[in-house]
Amino acid sequence: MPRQVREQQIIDVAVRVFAQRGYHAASVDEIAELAGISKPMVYLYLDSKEGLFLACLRREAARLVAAFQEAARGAGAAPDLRLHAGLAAFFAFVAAYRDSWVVLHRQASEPSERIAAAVADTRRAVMAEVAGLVKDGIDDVTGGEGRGARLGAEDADFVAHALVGAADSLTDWMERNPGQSPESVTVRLMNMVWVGMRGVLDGEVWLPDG
Amino acid sequence: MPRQVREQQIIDVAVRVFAQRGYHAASVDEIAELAGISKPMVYLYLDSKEGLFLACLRREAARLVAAFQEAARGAGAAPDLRLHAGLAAFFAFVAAYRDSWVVLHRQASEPSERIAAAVADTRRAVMAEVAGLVKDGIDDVTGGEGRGARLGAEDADFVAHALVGAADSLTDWMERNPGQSPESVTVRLMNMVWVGMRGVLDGEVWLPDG
DNA sequence: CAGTAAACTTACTGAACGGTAAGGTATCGA
DNA sequence: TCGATACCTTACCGTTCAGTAAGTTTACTG
Repeated sequence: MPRQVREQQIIDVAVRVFAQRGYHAASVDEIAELAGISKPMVYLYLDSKEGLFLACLRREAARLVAAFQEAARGAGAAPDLRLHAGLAAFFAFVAAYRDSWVVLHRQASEPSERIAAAVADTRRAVMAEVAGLVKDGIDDVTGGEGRGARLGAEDADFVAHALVGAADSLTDWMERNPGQSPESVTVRLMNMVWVGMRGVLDGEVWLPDG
Repeated sequence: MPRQVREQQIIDVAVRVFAQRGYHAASVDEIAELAGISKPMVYLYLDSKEGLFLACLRREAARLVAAFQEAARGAGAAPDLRLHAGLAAFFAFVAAYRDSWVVLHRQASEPSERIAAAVADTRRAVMAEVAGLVKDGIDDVTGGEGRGARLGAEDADFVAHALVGAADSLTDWMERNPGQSPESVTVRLMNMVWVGMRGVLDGEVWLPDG
């Protein structure tokens, strides 16, 4: 069995086990056994437990970002449609590869500096992607004319954070409402966020004192 | 030193250590030492590592839910003001007790059935609280008259999930933008969500095909 | 003062786990 | 046929860590 194939097999299993047990509770012995291989092979190919986890992280992060970017790129020029396509791709990805998402994001207290850095990088990449689309959307709606409220890059960043967090949480909601398709969830979320943003840009502010 | 005081001291330290290291990487030895006590005391009072973690979970969950409920209750009758107050209390809580929130929510792959159940219970409680306020808000705006779109309990649940997820993620945003007060974050979030919801209730739908 | 219960310690055990040393087999080019 | 290189194994080491046994001190009470 050639090395490249074996490596992918090991990573396949590792993503599953890390997602199920978490980094610390996962044991290399178990991963090796489930991969139908002995432990030293894992160390020969992936160097260490941390290296194995980083390999999982890198592969799944690349997959997710690629899915998002391709969807957004292939959705024409309108920012709302691009954001919609990106979010739809995200939900579809999470629905299809639940373990990947868990490994990427739910790895709470990071076990090492390098892993923490890798997770932060992924998060930053996703966030920048979303914030970019939101910013385009703001500029598109504002279109130079002075609308009610001015929203800038900082606001786009704020919305992006809210959006990504909402999407993550809605992952659970999808699991508990199995009738809902990723597509319908996406449209619902767009309705909340996009309509709200458009409203704010039109000057429809909400304030605690009326 | 009486038992009740010691127990709280131990839990204080444990919340810190669990938040920093995660459940598995945290060692009872370290917690005991930081609490200025020997390990068997921890086992005498809290039974086991799992028992210790459950005690942390229960105490911090009660604090958070209480803060949310009290704020909402003390904010008058208008649903938007109650939701605003609840969210403000949440952001203030997370800002003040960061470790509590990490222990409550970021404990990714749950180490045991009982802990998973406790985390799920907390999450359900918070979600029900938020969904209730959102539902009140929908009914308040709709007010019996037939507005553009009908939103029901399922929609309130959807919005609640999105809102809680957004709030969680905005926790990070707050950390990266230290100039922002919990109060300003709350108002911004309310503007996104409430204005969007009101817009949808007024029939302003967003659809992928124009 | 005797007794007893609560608060607290040192010192240990057994198991799990990350990582490695040493070596075995098979395939392929010279 | 003779390396040599890639693939793979068994068997082990050292450490960490949850959990416990046994005993000590302090303080209160009859």
